[in-house]
Amino acid sequence: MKEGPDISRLAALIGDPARANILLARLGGKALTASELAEEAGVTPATASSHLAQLSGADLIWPRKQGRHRYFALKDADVAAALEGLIGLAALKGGQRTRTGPRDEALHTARICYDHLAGRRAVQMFDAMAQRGFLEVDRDHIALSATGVSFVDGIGVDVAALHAARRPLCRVCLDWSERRSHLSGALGAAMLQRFTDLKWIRRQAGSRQIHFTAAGTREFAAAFPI
Amino acid sequence: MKEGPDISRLAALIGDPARANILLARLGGKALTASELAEEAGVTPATASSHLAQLSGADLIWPRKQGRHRYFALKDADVAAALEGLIGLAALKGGQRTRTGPRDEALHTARICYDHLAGRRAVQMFDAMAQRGFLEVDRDHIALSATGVSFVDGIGVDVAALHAARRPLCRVCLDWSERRSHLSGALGAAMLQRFTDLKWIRRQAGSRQIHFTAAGTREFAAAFPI
DNA sequence: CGGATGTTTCGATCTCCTTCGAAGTGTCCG
DNA sequence: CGGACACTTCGAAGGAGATCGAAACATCCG
Repeated sequence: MKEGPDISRLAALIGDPARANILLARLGGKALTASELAEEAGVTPATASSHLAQLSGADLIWPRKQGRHRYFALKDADVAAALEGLIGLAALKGGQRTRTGPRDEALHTARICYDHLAGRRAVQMFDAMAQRGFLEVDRDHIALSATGVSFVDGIGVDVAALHAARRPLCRVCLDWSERRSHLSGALGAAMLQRFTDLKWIRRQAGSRQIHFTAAGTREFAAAFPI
Repeated sequence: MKEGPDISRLAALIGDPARANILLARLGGKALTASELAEEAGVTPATASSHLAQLSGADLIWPRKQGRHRYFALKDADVAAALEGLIGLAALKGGQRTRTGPRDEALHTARICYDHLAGRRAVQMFDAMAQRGFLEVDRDHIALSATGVSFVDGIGVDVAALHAARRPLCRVCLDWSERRSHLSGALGAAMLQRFTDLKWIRRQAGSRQIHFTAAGTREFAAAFPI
C-alpha cells in the first residue's frame, strides 16, 4: 500500500514512554534543559540525549543552545495539535486506567496547550468572543473583527505587534477534554501571556495545570460572560 | 509525571509498520477479512492475527464474526480523527520523503475518511452547505437547519431515518490535506452512500481514492456551488 | 588556566516484541 | 461425516532499539 506519509515512524517515535513523557512535558510550553527532561522521563542524561536527538531529527522539538545548556520546546502548534488528538483518543480508549482525580478535574478546567489556554475556561473565552461578534467564525477560518480588535486592545494585548509576526493571528484548536474549539495562534498565545501578566492566572510548577487567582476568576468571568 | 492518559501505549500500537498499514487500510472504511489484511500489511496470517488481537484489545478496531471470516473495521470516528491528525503531521514533517505524485493529487481531491467524504470536494460541500444556510455552524457544534433538511431530502437522503440512529447526525472532521472542516457523522456517511448510489462517484479498488464520474462532477458542482 | 557542570558519543548489554511455522479450533460445503 | 478453508494459539528465533557507564567534548566560573 504505502499511500500517504509515513505515519508509523512518527507514531513509533511517540510510542516510547520516555519520549512520550518528554513530549507531554513539553506541551506545557516552557522550554526545559536536557537534564531536567531526563529527570522528568526517569532516565539517565545519556538516554535522554539519545531521545532528544531523535525527536529533533523528526522535527518535533526545537533545540536552542544557550551557554552550556540546551533548551527544548515543541517545534510548532501542529505537533501540539496532533499530540492533543492522541491524548483525546487515549482518554476515550485507555478508559479506566486513568482514574479521574481532583488533579485531573483541575486540568479539565484550565491548562496549557503548548502556548495558549485550554480547557473549560478556554472554550468559555472562545464562545464569549464569538457570541459578541469579536471573532468572525466562518467555517474553519476565523478572524478578529474590528470590534474584536478594540476589545482585545482593551485587555492590553497589542494586536498590531502580533500582526507583524509571521505566525497566523487566529487559529482554532480542538480541546480534547471539552471536544470543542478554543483559540490558538498568535492571539491565543498573547492572551495567555497577558493573563499571566495581569496575575489572573498562575502556572502550577511542573504541570500543565493553570490556577485562577481570586481576582482572575472575577475578572475573567466579567470579560468573557457565558 | 504521568498526568493524563497513557498516550505512549496508543502511539506504540500505531507505531508498528504492519499495524499502521492495517489501520490506514481501514481508514478506507470497508471492512476486510483477516487474510486480506495480512496481505495488505505484507505479513503472514499468524502475524496479522496477533496484530489484530492487539488492536481489538485497545478498542481501535471492531471485529465482526461472519461465518468462517472475521471482518475488521475501525471502531469509531474518533479513531479515524486521531489517525488523520497523525497523517497530517507526518505529511508536514515527513516532508519530501513522500513525493507528490498524480495519485497523491487525486487523494487530495477526494478520498474516503472512514465512512465519509474527505478532500477538496468534501470541503467544497461543507462550505456550500454552510453558506446557503443548510448547516448552522456555531462554534464547533453544527446542526442541520430546517431548509437543510429539505435540501438533503431532495438529494435523496432520509434524514428521519438517520435521527433514529444513536450516532450524532452532524460532526465536523478536520481535513488533513485542506486543513479545513468537512462534514462527518451520520449525515456525512449517508451522503457518501447516496453519492455512490447515484453513481456520482466510484471507489478505487484497494485505495482511499474516490473517482468522480462525468455525471457526478456535473451534478456535484450544481448541488454544491462554490 | 583548571575545575565544575552540562551534554553528547561510544560500546556493550539486555529486554521486549515482531515474526513465522506448525499445530489446534472452528465453520462451511459437498 | 470428512475434507477444505479461515483464523488463532503456541513456541522458538531473531532483531531492533532502549538503557546505562564511561569517557569525550563544550562551556562557564573563579
